[in-house]
Amino acid sequence: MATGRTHRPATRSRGIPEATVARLPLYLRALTALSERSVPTVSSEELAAAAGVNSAKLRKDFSYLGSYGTRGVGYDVEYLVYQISRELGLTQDWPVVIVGIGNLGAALANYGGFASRGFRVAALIDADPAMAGKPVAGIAVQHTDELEKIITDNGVSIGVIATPAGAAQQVCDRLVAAGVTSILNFAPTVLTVPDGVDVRKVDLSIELQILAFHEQRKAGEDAGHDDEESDDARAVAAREARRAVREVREAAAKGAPAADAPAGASDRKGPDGDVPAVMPA
Amino acid sequence: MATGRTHRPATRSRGIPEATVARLPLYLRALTALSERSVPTVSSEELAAAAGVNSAKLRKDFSYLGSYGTRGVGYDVEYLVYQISRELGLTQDWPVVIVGIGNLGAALANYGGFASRGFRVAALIDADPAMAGKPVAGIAVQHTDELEKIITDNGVSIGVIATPAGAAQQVCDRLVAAGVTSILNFAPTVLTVPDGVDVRKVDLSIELQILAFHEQRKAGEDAGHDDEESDDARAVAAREARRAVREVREAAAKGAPAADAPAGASDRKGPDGDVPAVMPA
DNA sequence: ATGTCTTTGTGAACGCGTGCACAAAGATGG
DNA sequence: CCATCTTTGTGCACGCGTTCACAAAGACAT
Ligand SMILES: NC(=O)c1ccc[n+]([C@@H]2O[C@H](COP(=O)([O-])OP(=O)(O)OC[C@H]3O[C@@H](n4cnc5c(N)ncnc54)[C@H](O)[C@@H]3O)[C@@H](O)[C@H]2O)c1
Ligand SMILES: NC(=O)c1ccc[n+]([C@@H]2O[C@H](COP(=O)([O-])OP(=O)(O)OC[C@H]3O[C@@H](n4cnc5c(N)ncnc54)[C@H](O)[C@@H]3O)[C@@H](O)[C@H]2O)c1
Repeated sequence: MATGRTHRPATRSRGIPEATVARLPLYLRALTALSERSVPTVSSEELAAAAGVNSAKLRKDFSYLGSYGTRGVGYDVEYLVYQISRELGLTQDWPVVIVGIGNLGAALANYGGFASRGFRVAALIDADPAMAGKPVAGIAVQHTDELEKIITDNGVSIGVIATPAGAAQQVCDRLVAAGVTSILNFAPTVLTVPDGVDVRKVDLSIELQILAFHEQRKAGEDAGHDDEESDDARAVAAREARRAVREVREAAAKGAPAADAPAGASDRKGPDGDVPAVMPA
Repeated sequence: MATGRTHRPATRSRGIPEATVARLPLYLRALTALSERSVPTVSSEELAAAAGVNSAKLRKDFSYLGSYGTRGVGYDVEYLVYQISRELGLTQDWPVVIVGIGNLGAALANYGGFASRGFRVAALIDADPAMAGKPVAGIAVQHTDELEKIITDNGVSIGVIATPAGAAQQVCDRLVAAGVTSILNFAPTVLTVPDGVDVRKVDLSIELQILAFHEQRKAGEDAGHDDEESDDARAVAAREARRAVREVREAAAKGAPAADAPAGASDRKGPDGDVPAVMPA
């Protein structure tokens, strides 16, 4: 290269921040819903509300796409759906294999949302000989012996691991050796993979533990240990949260069986992005 | 309040960064494994390797806990297990309800890792009258009508939503109104909750789409559109990734059925937390 | 055409998270 | 008791992500 200089504003270089990529599916979902209701255009404010994010963030995200809105009007829904789909690589078909067809693997296989976005379950693989041939979600389960052949024949590049933790690394190694370069791991293990292979993990246990941490803070500090009550931002925030929680609890106790929920406007607590689920962040 | 000023350095207030909290379960898992092998102490370097994180990061994380290691030796495994468990609130029992006992809900109910860490499935709830009374994972499914009573009677503060997307917000509202203040949502919807309620989401579809994005970049840019090939950091990183992927693919093609994986030392690609894999520097 | 009004696109500031690098702490051996 | 060696705890710098705030762009009315 070398030609490049900093004075190139890089108006449209192909550099999309990871945080933005993680939000694109969220926008896409909201846009798809609008599209189904035949809404022609949407403002950043509206769409941001639907996706549960800040509108400035959304606009900046779209600016990375080079996506063009129309000032004074908003974004064209159909156009955005297409742009985001293309950017995410959803205009092509992605064959996926699921390895480990137990409770979870079977549920995943049955999951409809799979096919809805260009992902196709190419094969279900399990090590249990008794499973071989048995149909799950309309697909016959194949034995692990066939793994390499399946990957190669179908050009599979995305694999889902739903085996017990003990088998995960071994399965991962075989998948990678066979040509898989993206793995979604449901087993509670840290997978080691070579460079160039992406791993994302979904760990129910971790999610619950994170919730428990916050739960403990909300409930615990309320009455618990009274020593060391320094005043710092965090403590203040915690106190505020406690108050909010107490309000919720009181409202709950008061009756109001279903929803008198102030779902309307005011306070939306961001189920948003940060530290999403999987990651961590 | 009010007394607080900015000039308070807040040396050791109870302020644990969210990113750290998200990693604690990871450390805990690695430590538990060590504990089962009766390993007495572990260095930050070893533990970091086991958890798939940077050792400096790990040490800093532990420093927030006020956790004390011993210089020249490392950390006491048992002590750390206890400290982290306590910090995460795992020393107490957390009753959890699962709402929506379909494919996924049933799999979650059957999941053993649930109980292993202080989480107890207090009830399974479904709106389908046909499900009522049917045992799943040894627990009789209860009808949604009982939701409020179940929450109240069992003091449930954590709820798992595994219903179809359309019902999620409504179920969420009822859970919150009944007193639940932490929700783990598997339905592909943005939930709106009042302040003080935590929501975490697990969305398979989003994970796959993120993988597809990187997959497209790896495979696509290789041959695809040749116009506009500017030189910027991102492009360089992508190119590097492509090379790595090609190597993997070639190795795969060459045979090597299982693992000749260089799992050894060198390149562990962070399955870690944030933005796991590609992470273009 | 011109003015007004809405909404985008982004410059800039800020805060958080990460990782380097090193001084201090303590164990261990002589 | 001192020297050496290991490993922690953290100060610091850097980069990413978020958010504010506003100028510019364009629609729309007059
Ligand atoms: N069930 C859940 O809700 C849930 C939630 C979170 C995480 N997980 C994790 O997901 C994984 C699967 O959970 P599950 O409840 O479905 O377990 P399961 O025991 O029901 O299913 C595991 C399946 O993997 C198969 N298997 C074992 N070794 C294999 C191998 N080497 N190659 C291919 N297949 C192999 C088994 O034959 C079995 O069918 C576990 O690691 C679990 O910790 C499950
Ligand atoms: N199955 C998966 O692997 C998977 C993966 C990712 C996300 N999801 C999501 O998880 C959710 C459940 O998926 P599934 O495959 O188990 O669907 P499912 O249709 O098999 O199960 C849904 C269950 O929820 C019950 N239900 C419906 N409305 C209810 C209400 N108002 N209150 C209580 N229960 C109610 C239904 O009776 C049914 O038993 C869906 O939103 C799906 O998009 C599933």
